[in-house]
Amino acid sequence: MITNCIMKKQLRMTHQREIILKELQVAPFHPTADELFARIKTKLPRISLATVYRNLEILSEANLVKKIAISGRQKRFDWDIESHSHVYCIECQRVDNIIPNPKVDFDAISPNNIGYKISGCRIEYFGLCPNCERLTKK
Amino acid sequence: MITNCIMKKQLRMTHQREIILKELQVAPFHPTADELFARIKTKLPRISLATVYRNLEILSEANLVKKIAISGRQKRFDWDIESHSHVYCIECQRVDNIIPNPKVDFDAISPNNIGYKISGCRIEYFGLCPNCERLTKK
DNA sequence: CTCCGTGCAAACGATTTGCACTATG
DNA sequence: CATAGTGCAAATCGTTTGCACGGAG
Repeated sequence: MITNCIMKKQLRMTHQREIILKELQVAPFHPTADELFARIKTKLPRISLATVYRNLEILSEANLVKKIAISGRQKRFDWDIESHSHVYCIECQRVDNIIPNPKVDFDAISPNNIGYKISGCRIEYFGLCPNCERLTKK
Repeated sequence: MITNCIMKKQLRMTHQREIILKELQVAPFHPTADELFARIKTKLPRISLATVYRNLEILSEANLVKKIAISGRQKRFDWDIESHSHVYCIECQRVDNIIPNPKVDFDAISPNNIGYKISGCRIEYFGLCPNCERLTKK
């Protein structure tokens, strides 16, 4: 982690990497690595899932995409690296953005942060997405 | 998930379950299942990791403990089921509470929740815990 | 005496890694 | 032409499950 910052490797723009970036931008609901893989495979049939994982990791380290740690077993990825919050469907696991980012009073927290040097904050809403709400009503 | 609610099983207070609950209360930093397992094993050497996992799951369904979905690969557990927020150390992964729970303006969000029926919200701060900050300074 | 809970080992799903090969800069 | 990136398969990590036995109510 620290060594990564010190001796940074040279990044190359491979065909695979380019497609991964592009596909992440058009994919809905902040895809997981394997959802993205499935989409990409239709365009690049010989790509491997490991390549998708490796690139998402590398790209998020290079700050070109954002890894979002949200409820549910799989990690999800976001091409929008600006700060914003997410809504998570507890039924189908899809993830959407919530705009604007609600205001949180950081100052009100600092006296209680028990010595942590806080570098950021993540807000996650959860509930039922429109689709799943409709289904549960039936 | 739904069936669980309809036909609820009768819970029994076994020795293992009791120790798991007790140990969760005294364990620092919101332990993962295997951290808890390691602690419990010193008192109950024949306990199995599966039992710890099973009980944490059952107890969180019964609302006696809380499963916390936070950054990092492993789930963490909290004996305090009241609503509060967490700070997560990006270096050593330990998790602490932040009190009080910062106020978030829910109403400001509702017009932008794109049709979700929001049932809750989770706030996660991240940064360096006192220990790790000290180490990185050296 | 019923049936919930246990320990064990094996299965599982998500992710990572070692390797020999490919292709970018 | 050096070396970052690839595809493949195997390994790993966290978690769950099937099964036969044990123990709480």
